[in-house]
Amino acid sequence: MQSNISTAKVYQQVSQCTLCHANLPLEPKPIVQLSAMAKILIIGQAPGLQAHKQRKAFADASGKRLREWLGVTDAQFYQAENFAIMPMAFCYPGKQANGSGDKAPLKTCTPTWHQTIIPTFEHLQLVLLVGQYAQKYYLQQADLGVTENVKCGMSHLVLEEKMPAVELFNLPHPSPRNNIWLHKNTWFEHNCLPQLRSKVAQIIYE
DNA sequence: CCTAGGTGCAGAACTGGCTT
DNA sequence: AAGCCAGTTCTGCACCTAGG
Repeated sequence: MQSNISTAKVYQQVSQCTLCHANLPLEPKPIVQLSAMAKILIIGQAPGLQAHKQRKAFADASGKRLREWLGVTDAQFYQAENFAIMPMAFCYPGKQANGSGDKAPLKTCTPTWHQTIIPTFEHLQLVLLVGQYAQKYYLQQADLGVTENVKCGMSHLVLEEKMPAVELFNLPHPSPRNNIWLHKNTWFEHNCLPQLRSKVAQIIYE
């Protein structure tokens, strides 16, 4: 797959992005993990406060659980040749006014950057849509809500017109806040995670 | 041991634009 | 003005971990 712009160049541009400055509670600090060699793309939500502070995607309890779900170590997870991490919003959005969780991801990053970044991946095999915002955006009319999306198991997704379809896995967000959902939907851990782990292992050890 | 901090989902309520 | 629809915002819900 060829593109007009290299992943490294896009990464440099994204790192310097300040488009949402006025709408952010803290300074803009875009957090992504990109490599043209990436085999698995994680489209998450937005960095939490911990990720912002450490300038590292999923550097929090959510990340810990996500790595368990995937069956990978920290080292494997943070190797950009394995996993690209491109959330719906690249900067920490701040807390909701009522304090019950973080604000929804700002809607600037996705239209601004995603379609530039995606064609730079040359070896993409699997995409993980983590959480409702990524699923709403990428599944559009096929979006049935997180629970139903996740139940559908592995399917295929065309991320960009010129690219072949890649395998797709929908996941709920791994945040501890979501324990409510995980307790209600134990089939996810029993039925979906083994499939996911096996697929991930097949890709990163091949 | 106790407390504070961190964290998303689903569904309801609200808002704004469009049609009749 | 009323009704409809789509999109956005608000609210109620549990648990884990780190630090004091």
